[in-house]
Amino acid sequence: MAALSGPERERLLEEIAPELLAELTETHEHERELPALQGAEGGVVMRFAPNPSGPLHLGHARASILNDYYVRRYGGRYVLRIEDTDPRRVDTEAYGMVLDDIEWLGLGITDIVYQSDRLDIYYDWCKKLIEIGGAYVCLCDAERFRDLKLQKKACPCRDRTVDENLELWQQMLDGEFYEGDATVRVKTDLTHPDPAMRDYSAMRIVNTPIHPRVDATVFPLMNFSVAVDDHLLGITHVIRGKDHIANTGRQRHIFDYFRWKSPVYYHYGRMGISGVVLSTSSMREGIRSGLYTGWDDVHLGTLRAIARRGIEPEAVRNAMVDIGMGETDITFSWENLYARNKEVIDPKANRYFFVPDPVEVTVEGAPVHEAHALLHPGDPERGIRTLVAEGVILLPRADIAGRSMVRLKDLYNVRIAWDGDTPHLTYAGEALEDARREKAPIIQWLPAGAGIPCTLHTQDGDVEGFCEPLVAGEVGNVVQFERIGFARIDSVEDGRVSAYFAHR
RNA sequence: GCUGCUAUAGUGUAGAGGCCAAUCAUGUCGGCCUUUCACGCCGACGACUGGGGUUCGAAUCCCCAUAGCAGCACCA
Repeated sequence: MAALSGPERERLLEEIAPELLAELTETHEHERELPALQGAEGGVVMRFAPNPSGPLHLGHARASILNDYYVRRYGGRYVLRIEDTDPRRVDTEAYGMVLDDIEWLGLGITDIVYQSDRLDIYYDWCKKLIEIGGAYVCLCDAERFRDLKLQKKACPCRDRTVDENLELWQQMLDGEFYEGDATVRVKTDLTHPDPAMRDYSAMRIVNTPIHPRVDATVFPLMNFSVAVDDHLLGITHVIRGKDHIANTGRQRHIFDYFRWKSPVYYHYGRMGISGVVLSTSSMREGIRSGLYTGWDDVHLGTLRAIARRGIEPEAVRNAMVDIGMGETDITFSWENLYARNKEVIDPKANRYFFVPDPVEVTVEGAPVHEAHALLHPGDPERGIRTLVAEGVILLPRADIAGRSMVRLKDLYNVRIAWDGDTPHLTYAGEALEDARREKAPIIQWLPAGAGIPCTLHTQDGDVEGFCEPLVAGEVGNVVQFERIGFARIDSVEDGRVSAYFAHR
């Protein structure tokens, strides 16, 4: 079979199985089906709950896309809940960045809530929890409590009456305590084998810094606000990382105290991402020190950084759905993401020549020749680029090194004689067959003077060269630099193109 | 240390006792197509962590070991 040519194969296939031939011409969409969600048939309410401390990165993409996938599949609502209950971890500019990133990802968000708008709701439920004996105000310092907890011992505060607790709670709200002096704890099982589960905090005081959106000093901790919100917002299913397993256990206590029906939880495994910086604090520090150009620096794992590199949201989505929500720890594969991106980008990207590290040469005996190359080999209707070769051309240094003959794509063949490091080129005819016969590589080129300067930014550094003038009209698009790879044209300034390398 | 989760090819993934000498994708290699080392097509390579047990039969169930990960905050 492999010995047959393409047309021969098609003819053969038509004889034995015509229906397969039709199938062949369809593009293969590998839509992966994720496992069904328990009890989701009637629709779901799910949520994506980022902390506004910086822009979204690939880790957020997994959580948000998996949830989005199921909302699309079953129908329902998708709540964006901004979890800004820790003034220390709130960055004013991040509110906007998170929204931008979500839009870029194309999430089907139906509702947006800010937890900082809901403090009174948490206060209210906290009071109720105290009233039913499910929580108490603890005046111990954190370290003392920790020691007691590890010994499965109650702290003295645990025995206070409901009225005493209510009074102390009111004092917390009235600002009569300072940071660290008082906290509201949920009464759980002190003998629980997992120390993480014992009498955790629900409310605490933060005096500084002041919250950018709300004037308050008492804030809920996530296990309280998340439980209250998940119930109030009617969340049916929660998909999140395994780092939240213990939190799920803690949140169940709240659901049990109030006799609420808890959502169905799924916890996917840890996803290691190598090659980029992900930690918000080191990104911020790097930007401050000038190590990175900004939140979209190509060395970062933010969505805006990979977007700048020409990765499309659809590719990110497909890559994340491929990964799914398995509980196994995995290492994120850039290779697989690039493959997904290529599926999206290849049909769209126009082809152009980019000559990196150019060497200018004169081709002896060459006629003036106008080259016509397709903008896209798979879509001739898109048109052509025209390049006029008048004898002096630019060639990629690395591609002619050591060669005695090359073919300039869509132009003609040249022979190369080497005088030390200096190449002397002579015209060697137009016949493609000659180049084939001599196994001469077909390389990209540019007429000297016609190309425009271009910097190709890669994660390993910048590559200087020249590209076709038409590239200047592709700002914001991903193009393919033939034989080099895909790149997103970022900007054109003073006639100089700035492009970011995506992948081969 | 305590508590818990996980363990299929280089990477990701399917597989919920016989249909599995294990799926799909990606990758690598070879070939075809092609005036790109792109796309497309054909083919090859490549895995059930180890050991016990249950069973007529186990990648699938149980136990032990090993490894990885998570949590044990008045962060999310």
